[in-house]
Amino acid sequence: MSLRHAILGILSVKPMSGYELKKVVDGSVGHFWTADRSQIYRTLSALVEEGLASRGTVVQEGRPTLHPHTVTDAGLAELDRWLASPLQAPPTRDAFLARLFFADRLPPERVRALLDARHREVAEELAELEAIEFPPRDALPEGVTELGYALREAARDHGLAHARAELAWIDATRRRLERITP
Amino acid sequence: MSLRHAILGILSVKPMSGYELKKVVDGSVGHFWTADRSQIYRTLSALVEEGLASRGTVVQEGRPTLHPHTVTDAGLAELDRWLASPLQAPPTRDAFLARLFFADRLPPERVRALLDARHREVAEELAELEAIEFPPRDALPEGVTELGYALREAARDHGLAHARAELAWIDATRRRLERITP
DNA sequence: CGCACATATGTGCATGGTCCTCTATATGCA
DNA sequence: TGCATATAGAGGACCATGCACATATGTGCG
Repeated sequence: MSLRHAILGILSVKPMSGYELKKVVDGSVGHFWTADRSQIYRTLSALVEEGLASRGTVVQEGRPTLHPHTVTDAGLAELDRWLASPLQAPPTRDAFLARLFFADRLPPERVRALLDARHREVAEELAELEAIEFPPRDALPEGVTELGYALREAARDHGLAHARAELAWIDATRRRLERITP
Repeated sequence: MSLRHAILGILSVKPMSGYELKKVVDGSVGHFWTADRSQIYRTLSALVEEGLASRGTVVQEGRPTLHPHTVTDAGLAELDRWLASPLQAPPTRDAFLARLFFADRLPPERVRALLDARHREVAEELAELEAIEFPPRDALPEGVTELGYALREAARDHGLAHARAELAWIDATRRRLERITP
């Protein structure tokens, strides 16, 4: 859906090949977005076809040819249009909650096991987020504005806040279950 | 992905037609799951073909024929298998965060507008969740166990907790932005 | 020497999903 | 009278995604 725009956003910072894009997506924005390799290549092709990006060629010795992609002016315009467009929130889908909702078919200890597994997962996620180091504010990497820096911090904090809320909810739910099936 | 299982779960409580299912999905589990009408019908057909549900026929006067679907024993087995299976969390995708991450291209007041819009949305969602009334614990509807009741409350609390965390994060982010672009 | 892994780009296929449209009838509203 | 909405189901087009696989080459390890 908006993988197009996520890619436009990343490319607007710096031209990249599909291969490099994949690594950036996995690393930098991995907390709130993912993309399959083949999907990235397909999306890049589509962007080029639509005139939103242009494809370069860098022949390398000893390794495969690189195809760095650059956002065109039309691409930047589309990116800005998207940034300003009304955000229609996609319907939330939580497979874990769906499971839990119907989990009264399971014996209570299995329900607790579901919560425990979830707790472990989220705790791991939280630890990863907490491990993210930001460079000191007074030494911003080139091309990064103060606003951009703040937004990237905010994105990480979003993950932190929700991970902590999730852990707290799991604890409360555990206590709730203990009360009815000790 | 697990619309199959969500439907099995709902049908396990009470046989239903596709039409009725759609309403239940939109209402009761609407906070964490959605489904397109045609997709529901297709999924029901698939379930019947796989022997996980059976299709009945109720001819009505003056309105279209009903096709209530009932979960078979195989369907219940599949449901239990799914409930107990390891939950591989699908990658999180948050279009709003993606937008915000690249929003340093926008003038600061537009960024604030994004946060404001989001705040309104989440506040509305929160109000809807808060409006949900549960029947008193001592008068459970038939077929609902105490565990089931607690899990449904927990599902709502999940929505509440995250909506509140989101609002708090938005406030913090607003303050963060005010500090750098007063 | 063989094997795994990294670099780099793709194709093909199946799945799951949304959106739009069609078919019928009944009720209610202006 | 006409229009919207509710009831009930279904087909077609299209899209994004994910998995498996293909292609070539280089490096490091045991």
